[in-house]
Amino acid sequence: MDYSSWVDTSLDLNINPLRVKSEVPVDAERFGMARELKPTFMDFQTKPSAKEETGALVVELNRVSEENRKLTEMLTVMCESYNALRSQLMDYMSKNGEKELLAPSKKRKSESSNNNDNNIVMNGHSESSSTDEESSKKPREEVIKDKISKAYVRTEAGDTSLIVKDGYQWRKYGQKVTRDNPSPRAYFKCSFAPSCPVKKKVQRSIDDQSVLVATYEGEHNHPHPSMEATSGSNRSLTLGPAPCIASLASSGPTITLDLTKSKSRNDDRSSKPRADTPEVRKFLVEQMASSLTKDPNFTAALASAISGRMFQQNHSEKW
DNA sequence: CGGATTTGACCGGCGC
DNA sequence: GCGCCGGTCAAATCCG
Repeated sequence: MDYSSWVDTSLDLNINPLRVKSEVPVDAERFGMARELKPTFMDFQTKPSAKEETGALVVELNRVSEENRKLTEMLTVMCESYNALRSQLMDYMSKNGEKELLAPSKKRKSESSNNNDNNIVMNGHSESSSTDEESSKKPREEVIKDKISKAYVRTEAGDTSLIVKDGYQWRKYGQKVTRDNPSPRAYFKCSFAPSCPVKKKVQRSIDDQSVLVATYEGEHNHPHPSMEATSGSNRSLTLGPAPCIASLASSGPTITLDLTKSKSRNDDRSSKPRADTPEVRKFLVEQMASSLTKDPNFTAALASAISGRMFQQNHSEKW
């Protein structure tokens, strides 16, 4: 499956302007208002350029709104693709689940059988199943019950830590050197344990030492920590959309999409609610984004998809 | 001082 | 039964 079609990592984001937005002094310079704001306090007292300042702010506001619109559209496309893929996965898993139940297995560890299903979606590395060293001792029923997924995370060259930043908090409870891979394997439990049963194993790829392979077992029964802060109050319905934070691999940047509405747009919405308006579209996108962010698998899926793509890219550069 | 991490010991499943 | 191996425990240690 071609993930590049639904996760476009080459987002044409104008990130810097958004970042400096909150820094007032820099902001002033960027808007070309330094001349007006920086001068002596005499100027400051007389407020000579209030109109210019307003104009610059409006221009900036428009620019940010335009970026917002672009991001919204990208998010919409992504959400649609995600939902489509998700339904496909469900179909596939339901079909394969039956097959797996019927097919007797003498494998020491049956984890891999369930793995393959998830591998396809979670990371797009179908070859990962061939390198899957796991051999389960668990009874089959338990394995089927557990949701197992894998994520590939590229780390920096000198980074020797086995830390995969997926947004959740983990507590390390063990480390082992396994037979088939000289790199140690780290064992993590969700810090919400024992209430949250999720476990994670992290080990460097035997093929590429700079790639961490994170194996997740189980599902979180609590909201994503990074979403918790915003999901508590339904701000998205009242004050504006909640920020959509995609925490990527440790090696990658943390992209924060702050879909904050401008005041003018809010005013517009209150005055003219119309079907097919940008506001309505935005609301729909917010709802989709909200449902996505409530899905604990989405962040992991997104991270693995992107890291998988980075992985592929790197390999194609190498060879 | 309390929580997180480290690391050697221990446990249980599997193959021979 | 024994050894191997992956996974987990828990005391020691680290760190903010």
